Amino acid sequence: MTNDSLASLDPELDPTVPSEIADRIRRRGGAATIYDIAELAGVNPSTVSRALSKPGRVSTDTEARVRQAAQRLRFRANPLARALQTGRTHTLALVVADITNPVVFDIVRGAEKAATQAGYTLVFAESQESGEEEARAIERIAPSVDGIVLATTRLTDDRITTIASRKPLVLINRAVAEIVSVLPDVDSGVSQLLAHLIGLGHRSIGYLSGPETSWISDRRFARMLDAAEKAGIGLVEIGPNPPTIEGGHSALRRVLAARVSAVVAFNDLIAIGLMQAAAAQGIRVPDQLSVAGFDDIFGSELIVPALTTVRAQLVRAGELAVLGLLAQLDGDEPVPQSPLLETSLVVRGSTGPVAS
Amino acid sequence: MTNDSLASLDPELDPTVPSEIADRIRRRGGAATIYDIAELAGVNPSTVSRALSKPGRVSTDTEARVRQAAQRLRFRANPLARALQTGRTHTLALVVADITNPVVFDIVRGAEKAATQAGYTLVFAESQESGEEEARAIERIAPSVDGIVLATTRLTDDRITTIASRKPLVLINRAVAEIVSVLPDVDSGVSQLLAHLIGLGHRSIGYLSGPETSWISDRRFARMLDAAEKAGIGLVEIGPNPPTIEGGHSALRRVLAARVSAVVAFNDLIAIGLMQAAAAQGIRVPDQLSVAGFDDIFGSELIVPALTTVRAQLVRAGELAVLGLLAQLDGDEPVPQSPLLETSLVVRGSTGPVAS
DNA sequence: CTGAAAGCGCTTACAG
DNA sequence: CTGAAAGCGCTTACAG
Repeated sequence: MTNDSLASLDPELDPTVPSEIADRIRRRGGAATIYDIAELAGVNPSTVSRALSKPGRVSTDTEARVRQAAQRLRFRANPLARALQTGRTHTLALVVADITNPVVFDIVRGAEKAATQAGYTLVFAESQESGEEEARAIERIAPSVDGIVLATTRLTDDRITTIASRKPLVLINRAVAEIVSVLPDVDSGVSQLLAHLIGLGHRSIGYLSGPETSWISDRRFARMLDAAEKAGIGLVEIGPNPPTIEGGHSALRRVLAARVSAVVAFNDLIAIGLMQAAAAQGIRVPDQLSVAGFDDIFGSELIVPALTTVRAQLVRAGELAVLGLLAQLDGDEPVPQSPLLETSLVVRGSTGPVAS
Repeated sequence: MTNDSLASLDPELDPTVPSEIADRIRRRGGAATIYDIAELAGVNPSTVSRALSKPGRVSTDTEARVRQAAQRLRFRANPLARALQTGRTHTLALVVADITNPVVFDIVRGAEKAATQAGYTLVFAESQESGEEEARAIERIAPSVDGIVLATTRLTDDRITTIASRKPLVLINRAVAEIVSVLPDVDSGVSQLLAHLIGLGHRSIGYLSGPETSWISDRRFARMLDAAEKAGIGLVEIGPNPPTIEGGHSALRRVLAARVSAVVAFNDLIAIGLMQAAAAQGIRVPDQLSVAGFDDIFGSELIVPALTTVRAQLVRAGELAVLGLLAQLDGDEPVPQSPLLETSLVVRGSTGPVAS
């Protein structure tokens, strides 16, 4: 297998191939077709096609001859021709809002791994946090993929439903009726986080929300509201904020004005930005202000103090999304809705006892 | 334009379309073909093709009728059919060693932007730092792309040359004879870095090299050697090391044994790992050991002390690589070799005066 | 089990 | 300027 894949990077053809066939292949730019194989093996092209892609639908003898000929010609089936005929491209699209968002990396990684493992290729598009861009990207990519994962979509429910009516679709961190999605169990992490803060004596907490179009930001706030009500403590939403370090920078004034002793940010980037802005003003974290985030991105344990955060299983989310797509594509049995992915609190130095 | 792209997410057809055509389209799964348009506009399919893709090769009147019909049917040309015929997929591949390496993000971002702007789609593959995996990924993807960017390749020169003989290819951070590549001007940044360290009194410096197969790691060391010889100071290579935080962790013992007062790591990840390991052992940076890296990744200014590093123009590198590919594809005039991208020193807290 | 034919949805010489 | 035909490289009923 390894040998095979290496060999085929080699441009030289087997010298025993009849020069008539070899010339024709060379003229075409080096790629052999099933017709070349058919000629070399003395069978019909349709037989070549069957031998190569329908194991067992052809006599073992014929199959062996065809395979050998294919190998001598370093044949690789043209995926475009196959796709045109079958309607299957063996390509999946992953659409994200912002490639530079660390949350996205892990999702990409998980998705890429699952796709490759299944013999699928991953196509990539970025929407730059814009619903319009996202619609355009999907429009452009949809015809050449078998399915789509929307990882951090900014589209409306309606648009999403429409897309799903035409292509297999899986959402990450977003729920829309009737559509398969991979979701975190927000509740587990949020409960732990609130219990942690309350245990430290905090009675008034701010939530720095994410973009208005972020479904998951709303979920996080909703769960916090539940927990805050139950515990009888104060909670105030401050936002919306861009889900970036800059978003955190510009939130500081409103945080201070809100007179909260602890802040939970929609994501780690906002939390990190807030901590930087606080440090620049000489505000000590956690002594004067406790800060926590979501996601546990690279960087959260590098900053000082290290960031307390709710970790989600992002690589796993990327994997499950792709598996959900593949299930829809194979699609005999109904596609199981993915289980909620546990989230968990990671306590570090950015949260501490409320100042007395 | 915007309106157009949004509208086509809408599944409903223009109700004035003859039901015969509408039914046929619906049966086929919603996608109209040039035959549907031809029928609706009363022309030959070949005329539809020309009107839509060869502006000016058709009378303005016909073109208008065809375009209108296409719009009524929400026509999108099937990219697979077009690609099969023309040999052009309008897709480019980006192959990277490790998606979780922050250096890669910026390259991806630049490449994606340039590709999208030119109407190309970016396909993505990861080699997991393995030459075998990389060869396999290229093998799998090559037939369906117009060109390939190798961003952090682990292949040998021979293999690269072979691939280039079959597909337009651009390298990032790697030079191979006759092949277009986007390279940093290592010298500018390294000179600044060495001058900086020497100015701080360091006379004995360690270089934590990257993977053996990393061309750019060798370049960096070579330039440091030049500068060290000229300045008459000591320089010792310590490595190879995996280009990761863990790589930095496990390098500490050898760094201490080498008795150097300053260490330059192949990349920021190794540098950060080294700093973490040093901190864990109570070694103070920069008082007891100065540390510097390359790349200026996200995280380098978050760690304490913040990391002194040589910054490269990675987004730009991704862009230029794609532009280089497009130039080869349009290819009348010879493809200009990209200019070297300036690198520059970013001084932060991790480097300081040598302990006296 | 295998061959001959048609077709996937485009593009592009070739005529007229 | 436009039509009719062939072809890109596969797959897949349909016969035999």
